[in-house]
Amino acid sequence: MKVSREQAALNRERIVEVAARLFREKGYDGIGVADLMKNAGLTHGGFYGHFASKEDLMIEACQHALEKSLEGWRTKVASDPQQALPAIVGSYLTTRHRDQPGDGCPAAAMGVDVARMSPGARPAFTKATRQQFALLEGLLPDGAPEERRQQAISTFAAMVGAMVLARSVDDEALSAEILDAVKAQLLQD
Amino acid sequence: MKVSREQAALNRERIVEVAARLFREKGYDGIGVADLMKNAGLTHGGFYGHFASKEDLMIEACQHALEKSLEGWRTKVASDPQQALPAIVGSYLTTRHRDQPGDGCPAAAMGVDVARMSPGARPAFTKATRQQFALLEGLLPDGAPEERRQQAISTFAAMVGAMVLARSVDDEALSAEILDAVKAQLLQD
DNA sequence: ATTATCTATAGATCTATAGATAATGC
DNA sequence: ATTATCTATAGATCTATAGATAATGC
Repeated sequence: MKVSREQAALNRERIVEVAARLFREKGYDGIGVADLMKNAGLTHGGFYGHFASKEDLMIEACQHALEKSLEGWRTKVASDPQQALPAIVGSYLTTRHRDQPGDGCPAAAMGVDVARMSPGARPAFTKATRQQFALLEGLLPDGAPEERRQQAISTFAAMVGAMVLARSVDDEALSAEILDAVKAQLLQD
Repeated sequence: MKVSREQAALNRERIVEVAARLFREKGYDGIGVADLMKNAGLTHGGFYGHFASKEDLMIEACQHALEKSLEGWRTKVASDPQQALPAIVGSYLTTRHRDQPGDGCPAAAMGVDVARMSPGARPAFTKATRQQFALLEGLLPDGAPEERRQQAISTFAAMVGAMVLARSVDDEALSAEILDAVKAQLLQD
């Protein structure tokens, strides 16, 4: 039954990855430890050898999801700084992103859960949010620093809000209109 | 033990009001039927005389919260149409609203829950979202109808996203900065 | 010998139901 | 007599733990 130390480390990583996906899809209270472990190909009793509690896993899952998300943005900046802003906004405000919350923006998928539950995961969100604002600020057209900071914050807020709204309505046309309208507004200049 | 028909109707209303508040505060999975009933001053066995299921209550609680929210906006429009937009945006993007999700915007507090769970509550969200867009559209300065529609959608999206982000970070200064930055951007013209 | 994982289960909590109770409303 | 509410509980599920198992790593 025992596996190598190396394999155990891989198992731990897999649990975090599975949790990062399923917490975004179903919410913190929407998926249990047993189901998470089953999705990672393990039994639920083994969970507590890797994590002290479900909430501990939530913290690691948030960190993992936030890092992956920022990594995606940084890849776009590195690939083509001039087109990074439309690339980030354009790929964010898609029906594909809307329909795959498990692989999408942590703020839109888990922000409300993090705000509600114990404070453990909030420092990671705080740090990542700061980094996202700073990254967007660097991509905005020249202007007064204060104005660019405001624009960066407003841009990300509009993206997150658009995704939350697009996911909460059950009319496909309205949902797509929300994504398209915010995309058009953010990329107009 | 029995109460009058009239009192029973009041009890039902109270359950919906309590649910509308606690679902926004704790999420659909964050509060149980027994606790909801205790908060309404009743025992949990009596719940199923009023509602077929917990999910049924969620639907009514959403409708109630959405109607109250729209009512607040309409009151501002009726009181002073010229200043309604800054009044709505200004009172939305406050630390007071951020710290009282139970009495605040249903989209920011429950939108993610509604998107995740069964489809019962989504029609109410769809209808209310349409009405909110239409109301905001009427308050925007003149311009091409398409442009005003886009602006109305973007305005609400930025409000909702700002609230989700402001609630998810645990740095008071950053949280307030998010609210203030989006407020300044939305009310600049 | 150590330890990663598994089986089994304790104890708590959740939704929903059954039957008793007692006040209303015919 | 009807019915709104209460008490009690069934059955499922959830987090967490205890002890067994068996492969790794000294």
